[in-house]
Amino acid sequence: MPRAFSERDPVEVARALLGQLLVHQHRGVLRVGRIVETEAYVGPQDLACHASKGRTARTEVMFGPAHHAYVFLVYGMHHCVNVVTGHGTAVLLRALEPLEGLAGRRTDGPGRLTAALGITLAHNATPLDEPPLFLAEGDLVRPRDIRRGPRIGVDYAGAWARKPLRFWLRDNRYVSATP
DNA sequence: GCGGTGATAGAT
DNA sequence: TCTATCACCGCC
Repeated sequence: MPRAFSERDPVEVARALLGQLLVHQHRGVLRVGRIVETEAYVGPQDLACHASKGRTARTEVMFGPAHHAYVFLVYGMHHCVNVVTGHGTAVLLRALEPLEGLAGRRTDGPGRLTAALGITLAHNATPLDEPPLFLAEGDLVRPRDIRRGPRIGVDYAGAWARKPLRFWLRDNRYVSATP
């Protein structure tokens, strides 16, 4: 995918990423999943978005060029990967449909997704249009097959927690469980 | 439902 | 330096 893909409003990108492929190439091993669930984090004003802390060492990548990876560690053990859409915005990848190199691995949920593909903090700030970690063109998704609802795990964000910024493919078995 | 785990940000 | 907090997950 070209970098221009991610140089758009994060909500548009969150929808457009559904059906696209996330690929990780590591020491000759190829792992590929189809993106089936995303969440938009829409900028410094969004209290659920890490960029609401302003520009810090951690959030700086979100203010850099679009189409780069923002990877962070939560709860001391789980990595989460985002597609940076610039200006302090990003799209969290929450679930994949396994396509290649993922036999027997669960890819529903942001922590399981990164564990299955082998994504770590080493991938933070890397461009997503070249190996080892990149986005590739998948299939076209019909707008009617996209569902939306509140984001997961951000209850602390008040009214921002209730905004429908989570997107997923209707009836897809790999979408993570809804609380 | 509960707690592990370590990076981060802000306080001290 | 210390401490609270956390875009989760597996097991109870």
